[in-house]
Amino acid sequence: MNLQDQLNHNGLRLTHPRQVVMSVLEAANIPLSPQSIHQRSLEAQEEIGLVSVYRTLDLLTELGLVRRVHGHEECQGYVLASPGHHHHVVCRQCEAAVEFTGMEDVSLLVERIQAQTGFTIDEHLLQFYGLCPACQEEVER
Amino acid sequence: MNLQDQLNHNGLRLTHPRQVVMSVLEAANIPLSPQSIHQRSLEAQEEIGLVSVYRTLDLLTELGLVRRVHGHEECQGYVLASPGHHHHVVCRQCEAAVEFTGMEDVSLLVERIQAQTGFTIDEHLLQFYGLCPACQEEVER
DNA sequence: ATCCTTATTGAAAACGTTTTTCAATAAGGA
DNA sequence: TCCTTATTGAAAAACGTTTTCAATAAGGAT
Ligand SMILES: [Mn+2]
Ligand SMILES: [Mn+2]
Ligand SMILES: [Zn+2]
Ligand SMILES: [Zn+2]
Repeated sequence: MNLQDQLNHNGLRLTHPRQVVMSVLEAANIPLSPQSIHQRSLEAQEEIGLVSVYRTLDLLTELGLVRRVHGHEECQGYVLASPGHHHHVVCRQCEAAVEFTGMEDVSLLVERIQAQTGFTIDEHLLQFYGLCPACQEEVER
Repeated sequence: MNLQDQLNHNGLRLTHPRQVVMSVLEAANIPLSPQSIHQRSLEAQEEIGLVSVYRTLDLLTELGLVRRVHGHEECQGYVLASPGHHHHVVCRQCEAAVEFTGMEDVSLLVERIQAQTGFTIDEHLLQFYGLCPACQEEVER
């Protein structure tokens, strides 16, 4: 099921702004703010409104096609998300954001925290920061 | 070494706004935004400027006395932080934020992601969301 | 206790981001 | 091709944060 169908199925429409936002995110491999998505769309000669970027990001996030990435300061970075449970490693030099799969994940840690605190935990926020392979080489030189 | 000394030691001063922000954070057990810290200080008859709240939060964060908590929407929640490596479990009903210690933590996970992605990881963002013991009981009823 | 230096404050204005509003547009089913 | 209505985008409003700068007060020195 493609985006077209996924939208129409819910009474939604595949519009130009939505296509543009998707393609900007597909072209980038780093988290982009609403502003920079808008800027990149203009640079690509695709004139869409900033308001539509905001609305589209909300929608795509709702649909699980896009995920928000929290930087240290900036918390408005959006990246394309593959379906399923994922997290991101973000390069603190080039900002490259790479997904990694959950697997056994933090489940052991969750068990321990639940026992220690009495909380029931049903969700988590997990991100790693460091240097991507390319930026490591740069530093070595 | 108390706050007074810790500040003076760096040529900084223990001022009224700084004391108020600290005491508001000490009184609350939930993450507070700059705005709500300001509001609570006014309610406590302690008239300080909103600008000072912002500046004080930056300073206290710098000193490691305060930590930022990322909610799903709101990413400007500040809580008092004990020294050392900690994370938070946040109740999604009453917003209570409880610290837990790192311990072996996510080190195994980090190892795996480093191997998988080639990144070198030196930092992480980790938070859990769920229900605190008190709010669990409420739900049961 | 008083003085002096200067770190800090807070009101106001500037600023950047996000949301709301609403008439005009275009997506897509009929 | 037509019709309904989901969606757009310009403009304005709302919002949160930062900058500016003269007035203030913290705290070391005398
Ligand atoms: Mn996970
Ligand atoms: Mn940790
Ligand atoms: Zn990199
Ligand atoms: Zn609770």
